[in-house]
Formats: sequence, C-alpha cells, structure tokens
Amino acid sequence: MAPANQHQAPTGTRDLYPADAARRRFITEAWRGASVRHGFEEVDGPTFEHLDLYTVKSGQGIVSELFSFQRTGGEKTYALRPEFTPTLARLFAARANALPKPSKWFMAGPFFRAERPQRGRLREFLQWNVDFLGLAGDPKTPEELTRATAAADAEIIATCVSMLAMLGLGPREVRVKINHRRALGDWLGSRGLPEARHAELLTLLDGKGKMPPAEFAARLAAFGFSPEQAEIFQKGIIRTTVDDPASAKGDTVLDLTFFSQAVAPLSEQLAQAGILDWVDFDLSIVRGLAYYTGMVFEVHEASGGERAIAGGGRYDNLVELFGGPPTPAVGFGMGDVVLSLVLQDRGLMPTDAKLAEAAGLRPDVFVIPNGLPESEAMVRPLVATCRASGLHARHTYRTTRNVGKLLQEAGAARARFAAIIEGAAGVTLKDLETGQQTEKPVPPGEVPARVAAGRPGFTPASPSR
RNA sequence: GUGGCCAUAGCUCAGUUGGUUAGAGCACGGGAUUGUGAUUCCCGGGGUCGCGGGUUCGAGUCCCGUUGGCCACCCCA
Repeated sequence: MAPANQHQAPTGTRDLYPADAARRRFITEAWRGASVRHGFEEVDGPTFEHLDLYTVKSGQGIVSELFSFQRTGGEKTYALRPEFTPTLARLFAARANALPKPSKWFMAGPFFRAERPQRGRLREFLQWNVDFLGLAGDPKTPEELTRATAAADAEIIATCVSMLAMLGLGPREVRVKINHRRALGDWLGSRGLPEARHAELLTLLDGKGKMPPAEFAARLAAFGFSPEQAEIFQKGIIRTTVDDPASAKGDTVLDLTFFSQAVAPLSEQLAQAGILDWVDFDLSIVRGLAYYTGMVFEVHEASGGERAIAGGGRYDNLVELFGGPPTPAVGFGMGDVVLSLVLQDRGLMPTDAKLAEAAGLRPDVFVIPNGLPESEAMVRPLVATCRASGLHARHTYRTTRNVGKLLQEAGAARARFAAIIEGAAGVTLKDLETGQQTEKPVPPGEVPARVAAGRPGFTPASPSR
C-alpha cells in the first residue's frame, strides 16, 4: 500500500484521527458512566504480563493466539494481555484479605489477540470489564447463597444493560441471552447423561448455528434427544416470568422444570432491576468451555447478524486458581469493535459536532483581528489572557484578513463567542449562537470575565446582516 | 493457518478492445471581499495508479508474485 520508504499500521490495528478519537471517547465515557452509576470502582493492570499467567487458565494452546515476546537478551517470556480476567484474579488474590467483600471493579483499556481480523474482530481493541467479586451478606444457608448469587448476577447484567440503554439501544435492538451452566449440567445429569459427555454436548450446542438443522438434530439424537426436542434446542429461547418462573413446566417435549426453577431467583432479581424484558433464557449460550460455573450470558444484536456485543458469566473457582481464597465472582467483557458497528448501523453514533461538545472540546472564544496591524499584534496576548483564565481560546492560522471568513472559521470550530479585536477601540464580543454582539467594544482585560459569565452585554445584531 | 473478493488524490469514485501530459465531486488552502458566519464565482496544492517483476513499440488497464483491506473458515479466553 505504501512505498518502501513509508510505514503502515500493523494488521488489525487502527489509526485514530481526531474524529475517530472522539468516537472512541464517546464509548469509553459511556462505559465509565455506567460503571460509576452502579457503584463499581476503576482498577487496571499492566498491558503485558508473564506468559505463564495466561497458560494457567487456558493451557498451552492459547499461546498461538496471543502476542508473546522476550526482551532482547532476556529470558522471561511476556504476552500482551488478551483478556483481563487473569490480571483481575491476580490483583484480587494478592490483597484478598484486605479488600471489602464484595469488591466491585471495572476497567477499560486495550487488549491484543494475534488472530486474523474480520468483521467485529481486530488484533488491538478496547474492552470494558466489570466484575463483582465475593457476595453480599456473608451467606451461610443454601437459600441465602442462592439469593446473594442471583443478586450479584443480576447486578452485573443490569450494569451492562444500563450502558446499552444510555447509548439509545433498547430490548428491541439487543437481546441479553442467558444460560446457566450448572443448572444445565444438573438437568442433563437427571436425564441420565454421564457427566463425561456434558462438554461434548455443550460443544454441539455452541456450534448449532454452523450446521444444517438436520445435522444438528441427528447429532443431538446421539445424546438421546428426539427430533421434537432438537427443535426446542434449535430455537433455543425459553420464556420465563416472575409470576410463574417454571412456566416451561408444562412442556412435555422437553421437561425444563429443573432448569426453570434454577433460574427463577435470577429472574426475580432481573425483574426488580426492571430489565427482564431485555432477557431471553437460551440453552445454546455456552461461552466456550472455559471456567464458567453458573450463569453465563451474551448480548446480541436482535437481528443476530453481528458477533456478540458482550459476554460473561459466573466463575466461582478462578480466584482460587490464581492463588487467592475461594471467592465467588461474576463479570463480563464488552469490546468496542462490535459495539461501534451496531451503533453505526443503527445511526446511534452522534455527529462529530455533538461528540466534540459532549467531550468538552468546544472553544469558549475565538479571537479575530479586524485587519489592522495593531489588532493583529493584540491577538496572541488576548488569547494568552483568556487561556490564563482557564478558557479554551483559539485564533486563526490563516493569512486572510477577511472578517467574514474568520467568523466562518470560528463557527466551524463551534466556538461559543468570537472576539473581534478593533485595535485601540477594544474588542467586540459576538455570541455565535444567537448572533448578538456588544454594541460598543469592551476593553481586552474584560474579555475573559465576560466570556466566562456568558453574558457579555449583548445587543441584537444589526438587521443588515 | 486456509479460502474468496478488492486496491486510482485525505474521502467517494470515473478512466473506452492496451495508446499522447490520469480526471470529477467533496474536503483542504488562497482570492473576489480591511468589517460580520449564507450563496456564488475564480485560482491553487495535492497521485512514482499499494509495492515488485513480466508481456508489449507502448501498461492505471494484461500476467505472476508480494503487502494491505474486506468477508468467511479455524478460534473466540
């Protein structure tokens, strides 16, 4: 793409020009806002770790999927972080005794995976991670444990939903698909499926979209499911209500009573959070075969055309695996790539002008000389005075002395005020939104205060304009 | 790692069976216009046509390789 003496960005990375950086900020600020509203505190870790940290959980097979390296002359092998959970577990394990229970943490930052880019996937991306570590109320009885677990699970899902809602997405645009690993496993066991074959079935469920329905049904038959039952799995979605959490009870084709009862406490909590109408219970949500021990969920665009917007679940064994005390935990991750695609496709990404305003990038004042040499000499001092007062002040870099052109530039920069220097007579302040301007020039020294006050004593603009 | 499609200005694209010095719109800069954000008009900077090789009197155009992009597979923590 470029001549030999030029450089290009590595595969799967992005260059961010001002408008791109503004869009990225829009997303990260929404992440941060939802996290803070729900009482999560920000943490972070290194962007690279010892390679071993990632093989503990995922095995050696993971190595080919990540960027690993050694320092020249060094012996230790590092890897750019492909996910946050191992770092999170490491952080929590190191100070577990001193940390409050529960601890509610979030982070947002860059992650790296050495995979071939395609729609919704890059090699460098941003990811928002939200985790609820420990449980409220030191539950002792099974009933207390069930209630506290469901409450934490629902809080995590609610935080995710809250962020999507703030961006203008609703239950018609995105669906939260929830499954329950342990309930599914118990149910399969009750049907007589040996535990050794559960993983095999999960893999099959996970891959249902990549094979014809007939093949899916045929392979389910090997697990003792009838074609009618296979169709239930094919559709996947199970409705539950708070009034009748076991509403699938009457389903004689696929007796899901066990499953429905297992997710009833979560349904109740989701209803209390006011987000049950965002949710489908879906037996085909598997989330790989990794470390999830209970509830798992993914957020998908309703049309199903995109990859998952977010995914997560309960991982009660992981902190212990990384050397901490046994700690129940639940969390999720959301990447910026698919989310951006969904927002763009739905027209929910604000215009550049609105992004600049939301990010606080609008200039307070744009200083314009009226063409006299003495006025031009006053531009930089006035700009400096305004900036020293804490104002966002700009001036032109153009050579033109055409005041109309310069006002146009001030407007294009979305400045709130234009300050037209009239030489020794002073400065005319113009409100660029209302078109009003000061009747008589004001002394330069008064400009910062008048701009800051937002009421610089305007009179209506002349009708001649 | 495998496969398909694609690559001309910052962006969107045109470029005839291979034929002179590669074009348009938008964007950007200057001017018409030392005094008020519009409209209009004029002018200008910008490209070794992704890169390298081959065929040919002649290649943006045809062939091969390569790099990059998009899409799918694998995988998805």
